[in-house]
Amino acid sequence: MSIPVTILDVAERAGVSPATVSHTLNGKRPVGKETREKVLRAIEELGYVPSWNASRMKGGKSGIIGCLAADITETFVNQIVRGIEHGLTGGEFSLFFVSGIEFGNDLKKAYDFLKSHKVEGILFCHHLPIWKEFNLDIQNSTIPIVSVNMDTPNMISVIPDNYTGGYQAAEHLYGCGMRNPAMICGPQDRLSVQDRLKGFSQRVKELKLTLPDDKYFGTYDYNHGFSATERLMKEHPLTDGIFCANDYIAAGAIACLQKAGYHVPQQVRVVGFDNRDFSEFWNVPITTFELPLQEMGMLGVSILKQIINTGVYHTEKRILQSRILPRESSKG
Amino acid sequence: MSIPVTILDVAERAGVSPATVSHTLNGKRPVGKETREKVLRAIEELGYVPSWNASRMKGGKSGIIGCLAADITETFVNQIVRGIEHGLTGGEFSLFFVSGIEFGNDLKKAYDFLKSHKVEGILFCHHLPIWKEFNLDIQNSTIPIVSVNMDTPNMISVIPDNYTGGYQAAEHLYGCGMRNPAMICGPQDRLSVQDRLKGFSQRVKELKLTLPDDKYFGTYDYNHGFSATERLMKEHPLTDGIFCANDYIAAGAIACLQKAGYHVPQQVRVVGFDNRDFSEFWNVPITTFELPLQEMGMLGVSILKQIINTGVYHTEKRILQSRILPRESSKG
DNA sequence: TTGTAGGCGTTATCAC
DNA sequence: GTGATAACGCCTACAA
Repeated sequence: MSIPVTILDVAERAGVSPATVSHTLNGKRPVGKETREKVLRAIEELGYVPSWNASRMKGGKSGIIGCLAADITETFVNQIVRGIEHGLTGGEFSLFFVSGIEFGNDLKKAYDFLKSHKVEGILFCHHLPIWKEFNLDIQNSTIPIVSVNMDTPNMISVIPDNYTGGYQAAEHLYGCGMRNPAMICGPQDRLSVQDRLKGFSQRVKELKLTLPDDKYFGTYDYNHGFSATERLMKEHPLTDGIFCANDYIAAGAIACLQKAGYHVPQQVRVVGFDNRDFSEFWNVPITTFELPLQEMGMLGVSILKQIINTGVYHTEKRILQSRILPRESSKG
Repeated sequence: MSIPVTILDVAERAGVSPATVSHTLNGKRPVGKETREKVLRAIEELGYVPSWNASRMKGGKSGIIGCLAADITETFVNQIVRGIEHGLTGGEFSLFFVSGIEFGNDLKKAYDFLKSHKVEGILFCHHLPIWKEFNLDIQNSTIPIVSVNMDTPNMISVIPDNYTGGYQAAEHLYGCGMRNPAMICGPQDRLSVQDRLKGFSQRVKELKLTLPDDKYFGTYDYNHGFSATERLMKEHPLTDGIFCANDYIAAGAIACLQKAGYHVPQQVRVVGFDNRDFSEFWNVPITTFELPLQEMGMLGVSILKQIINTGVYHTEKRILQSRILPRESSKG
């Protein structure tokens, strides 16, 4: 498509040495005013841009942070990525984003790919424990890794407090008058679901209330919310407060309850999770929890930067609180 | 953090020459079985991964495609990006994803960044004509660029057919009994909005119906839909069919109409656009149009690949049809 | 089947 | 203030 312009071309055109061109660009030593102008003009005219590869051949630093993420169309992923991008502004590092999809979810391959690009750190952004498959590599990885969203053993993790979210949901629903609680969960293999359930159960127990044995596990969507609620209200007709593992489920639950003639929130209170874009405007606005996703991304970057710059690695968990957004679906 | 392992280290450990290591890895010449095993073992033990930078120093090919995108939390962006990722599977190319945010939306800077990484092609994924600022650079860019989603002059563009979407919306609403149409638009500066409006207006005109002069421009959200509808029904009480520029607006419109005592769709029909995740489950399921976002991403990649591999560049527009999803909000 | 040597574009070191 | 030169890690002729 075109012959790449090198520093030699610029040097020749400006009538100077390549070294001078280099120093004009990254100012590591003084350059005469007139020379500098000649060089800059030549660069402009030739459309020269230094080759990143060649630059990185010398020194170690690549100035790149890699991000290995699940499906980018998932809200939790793209929110975190956005936070990462924000954390990156300043130009010290740039982001090499890699989705599992590109590698057929072969994590090892994706990891090696990032390594081959000499990334100085990796942000791991997933919702499933797929790291297990290549656990060994991670443990003695020569590249610092921060796991955002998943609590990953032996790895620095930035995670949302799903447990406390569940706990607060119970507390809130109790305050709104709930005495016969129930929970409709999402996929059983998700840590987020398990933690929300644990927190909810704990507070329910403390309040001397009881929960149905069935936790109504299922997919994270509207249809599951609807059908699970149908079953729940048949099996436990006295239920007057439902904690749903996310807002899609909550939306389905509310629709089902209304169809069955229950008043929400007067007869049955509903709380969701994740604060989806529709939750605020649902026909009964949904009480929910907002996860600090962007903050998590930013924190992940800042931890990684610190490790890279200091060389000090210290396995730790950083837990960020979720925030309850009380709305009509649970009002006393 | 660690001394990088080079091909020399592997060669030494395996007791062979660096060339043999190289050829073991990319199989461009036969390697003895025993030698191969020694080499592979050494690689394994040392955790060696070839340096991408060094590999790409020789030949021109970097094997990287760059993607310059707007805010990744926007559905249209992340759907397209996902399509791109799918189009990339096969391993011929990998994706360097760069968000405008990282560069403070300085497109020129982002472009140079990609260029410095020797990307072989760029996918441009935006919704605003910000390319104008650096139009010149793009026109004689040495790197092939494909614009996905935006119809960009003098550039290969893969775009959704918003015009026909609007046209079909009018057709559909007419078939459902609409005789007094109206449209509630989104942001006036968006091409998508303008095209949807043009298509809708055209069909309305052909049907010998009339549209209010006011097109109710505003933000792409629920609140705008609600308040615009309030105003619309006051100014044009006979309105019996509303085409909303997207589903958020449609949701607000439906809520407003219901609150004001109108029956949807019996008295007023509503059609949205974009098929958001809630549209199917809204209390009146929303008739909408599904954009072929992932397909657009895949097509963008495939065009770019072709250009890169053949060297033949031919400015063209590829227009992909949107698909109507008839639901209750517009039923006759 | 394997080894040796030169070159890719840049920057750091040394000399002027 | 500026120029020559070696070195980075890999690939690929060419030689053996």
